Amino acid sequence: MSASRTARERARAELTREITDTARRHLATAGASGLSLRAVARELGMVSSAVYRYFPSRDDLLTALIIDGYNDIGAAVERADAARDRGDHPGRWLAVCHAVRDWALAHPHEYALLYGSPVPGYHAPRETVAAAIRDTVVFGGIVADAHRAGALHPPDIGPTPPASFGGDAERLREVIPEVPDDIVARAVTMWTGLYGWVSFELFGQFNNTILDRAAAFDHNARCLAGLVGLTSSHGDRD
Amino acid sequence: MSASRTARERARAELTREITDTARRHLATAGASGLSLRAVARELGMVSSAVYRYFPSRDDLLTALIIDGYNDIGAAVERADAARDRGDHPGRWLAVCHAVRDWALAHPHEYALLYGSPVPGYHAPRETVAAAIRDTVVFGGIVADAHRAGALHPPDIGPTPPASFGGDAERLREVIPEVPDDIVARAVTMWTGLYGWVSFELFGQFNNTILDRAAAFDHNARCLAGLVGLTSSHGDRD
DNA sequence: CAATCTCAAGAGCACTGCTCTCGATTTGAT
DNA sequence: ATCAAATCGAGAGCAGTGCTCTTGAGATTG
Repeated sequence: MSASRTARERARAELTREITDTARRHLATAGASGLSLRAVARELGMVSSAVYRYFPSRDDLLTALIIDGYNDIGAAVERADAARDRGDHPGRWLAVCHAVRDWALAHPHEYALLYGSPVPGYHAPRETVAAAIRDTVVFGGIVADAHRAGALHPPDIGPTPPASFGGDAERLREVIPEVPDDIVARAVTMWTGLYGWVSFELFGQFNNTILDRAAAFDHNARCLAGLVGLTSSHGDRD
Repeated sequence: MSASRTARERARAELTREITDTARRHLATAGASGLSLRAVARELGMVSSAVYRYFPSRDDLLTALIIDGYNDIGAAVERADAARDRGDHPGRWLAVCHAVRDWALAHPHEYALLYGSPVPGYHAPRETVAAAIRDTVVFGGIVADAHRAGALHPPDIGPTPPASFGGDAERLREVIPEVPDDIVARAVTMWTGLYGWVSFELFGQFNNTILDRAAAFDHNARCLAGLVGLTSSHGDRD
């Protein structure tokens, strides 16, 4: 696969990019269900059937946008994590939380496409999962690093994970290596808690309730971190 | 407003119910975006334009379904709470968590309609919020009851809520009366954590990751309860 | 040069939400 | 009991959708 074989192939690649670009713009304004293949074609000055040469169906176009979205938020999370000192585990967690929220606020419709209700009749193909776990890998790395450094002091909260969680924990250790079951379980709670907050904020559940959302979110992220005892000794901010 | 004034009004009420009923059935199979006003009319043996006599637009039909959904899950949560001894605060919290998850699993498309991505162009009217907070009121009542009974022993996890949270806390105390700011903040984390878990499970984020979901969810609910120290002394199950 | 492959265009199908008009029926006041 | 007013179902129609198929022009390759 050389950089550009024939003129035709180059034109094809370019047009494919143009289609996904305008589709992403339409998605940003009209949402996933308002994404019209015909409207995209119209804006590009071509007829609707021509687009089908590039994407066999609307769902395939959606898949391309989903993969792009996962990679975009994944890269944002990786950048936020990399900008922190590797030993500052609480700071890394907070930075990553804010990266997720900031990205979601900047791309609400794309976030809804990734983490909201699945579009009916659409089944995510295999290619999406590789991109989907980029942020999860970052989360797991932070918790695993903190555990390895002996920086985790989970409070005695009571419950221990059920025995049946062992298999799931083993699978999750691919992302949070060398971490015992109970901490893996609490990491999942942190994980779902983070996205639960962002989803509630974006999907309107906080309307007329929580107004200073940035501050409340930051506190929420710190509370979640406390579940595994990932607390900074001197409480620094971003 | 007597039970049934004229024959016409009775027929109208009955047909309205029939429309929402079949619409809910269609919603359950095809999802919100697959809900077709024409298909509903077809199944009822009438022409599409006739339905517009009862619901001026598809969005109004959606609103009716949303209100019904909030009331349905709200009633389920209230029932689960009422079935428990009022003094068993951890048991009430767990029962309520499982009620939410069970309802969501039984009505996935309705759950997506209520807590998933908002349908583009649709703006929830005022009537929905009254029904939307029924479950929230139950949650708040449990935490408030436990606090009043002195049964809350929140672990020292570190962060204190920012000063700007005071206003939000004051507003939230309408639902969690007499509870101090820091516990209100953690209650919000419990709240978002609960729905975050259910949404992740329903929207496919746990695929190929967490398999024994009922057990993991139960543990997740107990961990969240631990955030405010709402732990049962003798760890009873449902 | 010629055969092949690629692609844009257009027509068409079945579907959607929604509007408007047109008669038929029911209602409520006279 | 009568009659105007309100209500309602049916139908046609508009603009839009995803998607399929055919057609003909152009680029690519032997």
